[in-house]
Amino acid sequence: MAVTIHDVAQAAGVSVATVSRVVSGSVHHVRPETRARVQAAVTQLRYRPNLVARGLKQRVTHTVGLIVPDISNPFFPAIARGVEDVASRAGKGVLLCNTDEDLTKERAYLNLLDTRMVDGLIFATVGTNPGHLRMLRRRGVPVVLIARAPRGVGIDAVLVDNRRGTREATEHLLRLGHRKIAFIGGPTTLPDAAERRTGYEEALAAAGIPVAPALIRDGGFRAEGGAAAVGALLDQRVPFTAIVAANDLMAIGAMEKLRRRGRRIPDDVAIVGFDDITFARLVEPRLTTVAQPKYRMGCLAMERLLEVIGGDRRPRRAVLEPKLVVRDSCGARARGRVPAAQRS
Amino acid sequence: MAVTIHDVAQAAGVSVATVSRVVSGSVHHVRPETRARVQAAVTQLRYRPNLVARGLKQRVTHTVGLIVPDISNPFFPAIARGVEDVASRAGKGVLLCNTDEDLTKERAYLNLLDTRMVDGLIFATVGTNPGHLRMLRRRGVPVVLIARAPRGVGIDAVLVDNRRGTREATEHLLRLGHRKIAFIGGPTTLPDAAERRTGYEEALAAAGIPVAPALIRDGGFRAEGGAAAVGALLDQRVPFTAIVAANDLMAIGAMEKLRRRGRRIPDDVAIVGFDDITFARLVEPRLTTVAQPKYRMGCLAMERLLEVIGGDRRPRRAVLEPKLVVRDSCGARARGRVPAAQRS
DNA sequence: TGCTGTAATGTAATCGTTTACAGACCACGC
DNA sequence: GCGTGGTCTGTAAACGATTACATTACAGCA
Repeated sequence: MAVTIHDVAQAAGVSVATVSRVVSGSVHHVRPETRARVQAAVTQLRYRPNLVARGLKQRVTHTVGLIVPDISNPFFPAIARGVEDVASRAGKGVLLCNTDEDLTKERAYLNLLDTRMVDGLIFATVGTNPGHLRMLRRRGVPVVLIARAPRGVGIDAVLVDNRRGTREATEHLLRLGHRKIAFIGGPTTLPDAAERRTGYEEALAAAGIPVAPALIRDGGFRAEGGAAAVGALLDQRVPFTAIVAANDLMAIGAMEKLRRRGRRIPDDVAIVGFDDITFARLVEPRLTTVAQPKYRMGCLAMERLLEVIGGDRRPRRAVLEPKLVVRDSCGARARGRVPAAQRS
Repeated sequence: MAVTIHDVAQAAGVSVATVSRVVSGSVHHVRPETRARVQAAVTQLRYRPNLVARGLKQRVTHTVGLIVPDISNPFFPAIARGVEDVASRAGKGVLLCNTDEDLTKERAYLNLLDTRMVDGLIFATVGTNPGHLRMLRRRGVPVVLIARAPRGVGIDAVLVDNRRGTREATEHLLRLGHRKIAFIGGPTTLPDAAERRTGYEEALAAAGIPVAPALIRDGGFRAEGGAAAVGALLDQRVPFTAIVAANDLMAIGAMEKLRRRGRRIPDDVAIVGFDDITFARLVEPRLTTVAQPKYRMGCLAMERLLEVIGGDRRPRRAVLEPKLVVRDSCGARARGRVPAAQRS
C-alpha cells in the first residue's frame, strides 16, 4: 500500500542504497544527476521514509515519554506545552502518560516506554521513588526530572527553589505587618511540599516569630483541601490574619471558604499562593502568588534531555528562581486600605 | 545490550519461532513443557518484546496521535486525560501534538504521524479544514474528530449539541426575567462558535425578543476578549442585564471587567458561561455554565477510534447533550435576592 | 600498459520481530 | 505395513529502512 524505498529505487532505476543515501542526506557521494533522478522519483511517488523501520535499524525512535501525575491538573499543561514545543522543533514526538501517582501505573509505563525504545523520558511526577530512578540510570535511559527530584539521586532535573519561594511569600506578608500567618501545605511526604514549608518557617524564624503548629495545616495540594484547612482554622478559633498556601489550588479553595465565612480578602485575611496557574489572575481578588516558570521549565527540561540523549552524561540540575507576583489578594496594592492586622 | 528473542530462544533451547509463539500468545500449539521452559527463560532474562520491531512486522504501532490546538488551554487537558485513560487500557500510547491552529504545523504533524505509522488519530482542533480530512479519509487513516467537525465530511466525531447548550443558557436567563441579554461569542469562522450563537438567537426568537446586533460581541474565546467585549458594551452604554458567554474563559474575563467597573454579579449583571472548566466552580461568584462532558468526550472518542481501527468503517457521530450547571453567577440560587432586572 | 586510489553505486546483512511453510514425530485405522 | 492426519517445532522470508563491504569505472601516474 504505502510507498517504500524499493518503489523509489525502481522508479529511479537505482538501488535502494542509493535512495537511502539521497533521502537520509548521508555523507556518501552521489552523482548530482543520480541524486536529481532519485529526488524526482521521491516527489513523484510522494515517498516518505518509514520512521518505524528507520527506528528499528538505527535504534532511535525520535520519541520521548512525558510522565505526569495528571495532565488535567492545571499545573502540568504549561509544562507539557513547553516540552512539546522544544521536542517538535527537534523532530521528536511526545508520548503522554498519566500516572495518578500510582506506583503500579508508573512501573507499567516505564516498562512500556522501554519496549517502545523511547529516546528518553521526562518525569514530572511525584511518585518518583528512587528505586525506579536508579533502575533507569542503570539501564542508561536518558531521564530528566521536572519540578520534583528526590535528594541524592544523580539525575538531571529542572527545579524551582521552593524554599525561597515560600520564604519570599512569607516575608512579603511580614512586611505588610502580618504576624499571625497560617500555612496550608501539601502532603509532607513530597519533598517539594516539605521545602515550601521550610521556607515559611525560615522566614518566621528570621523575623523572630515562633512557629505555631496550630497555624500549619495540610491541604493535600487540592482546592477542597485548602477550603477544609481554613475551615478547621476558623472552627478552632485559631487567630490569623494571613495565609501562605503551598499552591494556588489550595489558595483558591481557601479564598472561597473565607468568603463564605464572611471574611473579606485582603481586608480581613491576606493570602498568597504558589505556582501562578492561569487562574491566579482571573480569580477575584486576583491572587498574589509565587510564580513558577512552568512553560520555561518544560522547555528547559526537554532541551536538557536532548543534550543527554546526545551523549552528555554528567547529571546537572537547574534550579530556577521563583518570582513573587504581587496582585490583590495580599493587600499590598490596595493603597487606600490598611491591612486588617494594623487596623484598630 | 537489550535481551532479544534470540537470547531467550538460546537459553530455552528452542527456536525463536517457538518463543514468539509463547510470548505473543499465538493460537499455535506449544507443548506445555516447552512453554514452561520458554517462560522460565523469559522471566529469568527479563525479556520484553521490542514493540518497534513488532510494529514493523505487524504494521501496528499501538500508538495514536492526539492533535489539539493548545494543551495549555484549560478546555483540552480533561479531553486528553479521557483519551489517554482509554488508550492506555487498550495498550496504546498517545502522541501529543499542539497545532496552535496553524495549518502548516497541522500538516507537518499529519505527515509525521503518517511516517510514524500511528494506528489512528484524534483531532480536537479547529483548523480541521475539510481538505486535510478528506485526504486522511482517502488514505484510510482511522480518525475521530472531537468537539468540532466541519459539516459534510463523513468522519466519525464526538460532539456536543452547542446550539442546545446556549439555547438552554439563554432560556434560563429569560426565565429569571432578563430581557436585555448580551452574547459574547467566539470567532464566527468556527462552526461551533456559530452554533452557539444560533442557540442564543433561537431562544430569544422563541421568547419574541428581537436580536439586537449591538448586544452581540466577539470575544475570540479568550479571557481578554471577554473583558474587552464587556468593556465595549459598557463604554457604548448599551443597556443589558445579563450575558451569555460562548465559553467560560470569556465569561470569567467579563466578570472581572464588570467588577472593576463597579457592577455586581449577579445583582447588576447575570452571566452564564460554556464548557464548565475546572475554575468555573472556583471563581467568585461560582459560574453558572453549560457543562461539556470533556473527560467523557475524550473517552468516547478513543473508544470509537478503537472500533474504527478494529475495522468498523461506517462514520458515526455522537452528539452529547450539554448540561446547564446552575451556580451563583446568574442569581437563580440567590433566594433572598431579586435579579437586577426586576428591581425598581 | 598496468597499477592504484577514489568516487559512485550495488549487494546483502542487519535491526527484532512474526509467520508461512516445511519437516519430524507419533498415533491411528485400514 | 503404510498412508493419513494432527501436534509440535524449526527454517527462513518477510516488514522497511541503514550501512558495511564489494564492485565497477575511470583518472592519474610511473
